[in-house]
Amino acid sequence: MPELPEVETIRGSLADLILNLKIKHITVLNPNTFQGDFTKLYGKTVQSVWRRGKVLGVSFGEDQILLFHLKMTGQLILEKSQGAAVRGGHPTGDMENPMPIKSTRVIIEFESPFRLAAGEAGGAKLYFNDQRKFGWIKLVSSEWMVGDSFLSKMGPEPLSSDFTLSLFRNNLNRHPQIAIKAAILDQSVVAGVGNIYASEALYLAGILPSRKVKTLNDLEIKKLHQGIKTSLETGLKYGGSSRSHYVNTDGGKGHYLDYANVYERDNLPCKSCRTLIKKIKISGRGSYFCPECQV
DNA sequence: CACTTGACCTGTCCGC
DNA sequence: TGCGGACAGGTCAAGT
Repeated sequence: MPELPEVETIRGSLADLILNLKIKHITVLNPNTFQGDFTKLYGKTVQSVWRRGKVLGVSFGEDQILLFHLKMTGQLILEKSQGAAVRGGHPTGDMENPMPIKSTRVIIEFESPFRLAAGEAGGAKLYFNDQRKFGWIKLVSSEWMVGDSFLSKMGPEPLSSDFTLSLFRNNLNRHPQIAIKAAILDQSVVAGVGNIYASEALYLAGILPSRKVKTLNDLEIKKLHQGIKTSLETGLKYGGSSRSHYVNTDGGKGHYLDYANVYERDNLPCKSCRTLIKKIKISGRGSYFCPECQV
């Protein structure tokens, strides 16, 4: 999925546009994508749009919260004008193709159109597209949120003050025997880091992704703590990364991968030392590193 | 208990 | 071209 910077980019643009709008109708094209009775949301007003890790939350009054997880290929695309095409948004690059498309799983329609920038006609529909159907939307209560939910077990937000060095160290030490790359992908260690930013953060910290957690010294953990923050902040700055599917709510792509140091750069020279970047598999996921700069 | 692998889906790309 | 296999931003459940 989109990782933290991608979800945060979506959250930012969505919040401006759907705040205080009322839900008119929801169409569920793929039943497994939506968990809960969506008709309960009809007539309800959007009160806030927030993010926790890679999960996007939309809160309504009266204890209703809608959670979105985009997993690998999920997209949230705003309609630009009534019944017409949005700019972009099609995973194959067909910019003229109107929504819904083949991979559209859920359509959320609001009672009034989005307030877009001057000169742009806003539609009232939000499209949840997801080619691989791993993503989901679920309707939960605030009681569920504080209970035994996965959200309550999630680690600290890496770009907040909660993400202290000592908390990071303590969370890492719960899994001393696993590869450090796998550890920072664990959402209970730190929230929102995915496969792209994990590789990038380890590069910035100069640490091989295959190292076992217990072999890291205090300085290395400190560098990694900083590397996670820096890679995510850089991702946010460039509107996220688009490997193939990620697009923002306008259907536009993120440009972080143009600036990435190692991700999907195997057999290309390291930007620092010109050694060729290598790719290996760690717990089933592609991992990229510079064999010279990372030890 | 700690850790790793397979499964969930669909589509694309690469080698033969 | 066609076909099979590997692979893809994530996370669980089931396996070792």
